[in-house]
Amino acid sequence: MTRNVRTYNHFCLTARTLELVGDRWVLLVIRDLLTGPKRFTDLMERLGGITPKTLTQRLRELEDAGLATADREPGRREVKYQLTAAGQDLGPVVDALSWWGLRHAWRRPQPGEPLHAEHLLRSVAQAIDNTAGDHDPARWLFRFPGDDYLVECDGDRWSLTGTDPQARADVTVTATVEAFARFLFTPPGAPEPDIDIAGDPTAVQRFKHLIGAMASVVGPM
Amino acid sequence: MTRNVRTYNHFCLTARTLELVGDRWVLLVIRDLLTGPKRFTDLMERLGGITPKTLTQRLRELEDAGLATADREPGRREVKYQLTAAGQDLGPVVDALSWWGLRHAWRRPQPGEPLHAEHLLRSVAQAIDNTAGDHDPARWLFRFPGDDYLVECDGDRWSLTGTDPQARADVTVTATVEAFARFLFTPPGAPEPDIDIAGDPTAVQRFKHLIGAMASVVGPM
DNA sequence: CTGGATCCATGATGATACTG
DNA sequence: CAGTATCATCATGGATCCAG
Repeated sequence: MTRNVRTYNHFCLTARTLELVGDRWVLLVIRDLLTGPKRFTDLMERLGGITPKTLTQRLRELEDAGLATADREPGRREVKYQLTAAGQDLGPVVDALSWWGLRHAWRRPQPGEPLHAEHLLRSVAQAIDNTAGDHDPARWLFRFPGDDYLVECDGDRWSLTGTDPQARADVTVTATVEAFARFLFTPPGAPEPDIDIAGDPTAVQRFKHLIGAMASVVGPM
Repeated sequence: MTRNVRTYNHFCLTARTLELVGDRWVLLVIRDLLTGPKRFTDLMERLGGITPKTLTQRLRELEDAGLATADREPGRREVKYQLTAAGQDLGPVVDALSWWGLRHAWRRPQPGEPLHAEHLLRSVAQAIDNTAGDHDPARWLFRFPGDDYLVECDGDRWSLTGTDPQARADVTVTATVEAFARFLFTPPGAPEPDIDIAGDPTAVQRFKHLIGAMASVVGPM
């Protein structure tokens, strides 16, 4: 395997970091590992379009750089990749890119653009975190076919986390990914088909209000 | 010219942003434009290693994306490139990369690694901003052969800015880039050759203290 | 089935030289 | 000064195949 070792040779922290995470796909692999350990095929699915060759190469580079580790337990087929502490520290980089995108590069889903729950919810958490003044604690559980996610506010920041089975949520949303995407762009008061929003009425109202505020900020999606 | 149009096709703000600024060299061009307008050859010099062909292509892409503009005045050979407001909003992305690099990817200058004043001072500003508790206002003017820079704290954040001719600095440092780099790693109290540090004694002492604190945090450079 | 590896095509980047 | 032109190389994509 030809390992990528291109450098910039600048005495500069930004350049040095980009030598490690600047290659195509790398920050997207990290984005998807930020919500918890994933298997090779989990990553393939989320990173729609990456080839197995490139994903393998990127994962080996992340291991070499000390940003991720591979859990290969004997007797188990699955290989679980997860971020090291240094890898998790790249969260602010991913968030900074996302926040810029929300302000300057947002656009409607393109025709044929696959929709992944994790990416959609990350955008939602990002938008609420940066545009709403409301940072009171909250726990929203999303139950999509196949996997669950938690969007929560710890009193300071809104973020997307993997599911904690112990979690008790204020609001539980059950829907398909497509139905939830449609809901995001449903005007307030309109009927909300194919989506179930359960929880304390006050919490549900707050949920709808924050989603509505987000949609209005983001503009003409 | 073959224009780069590779996309990720994810419905994701991070991926969308990386489609615009994720290509090799792009964020480094932005890094160097963040301190003010630059000419083609200014950028060539700072981006040591980039080829003119690639730089031309990147600048055209930045123009197409609305991140930079080219000032071509008739009768003048010089072309000045500068960031748009959207381009300047990428500052936090560059800073996030830099801050991660300070914690996880720092290393001594490699043999033969060119040293540029702007990159060196950006690292200094980054390190002080993130590691020192001192965020009182300050203005440090650096006079290097060829160009001047201002490292300042506005009461909240330390940053590197282009030179404002009106600026009245607390501390004025006159040296070569190499002498200043040596000074950074000089133990406190040791002689400081080939560097002139002028200003109010209190301000100079604060300057030396913050530089010393930075060097100790950054570790075994 | 998961987690890759292999082969080939193409396009992006690099090196060097040259020009309006 | 601000790029082009040409050629070489390397990274990535697409498709297919394979071993546990």
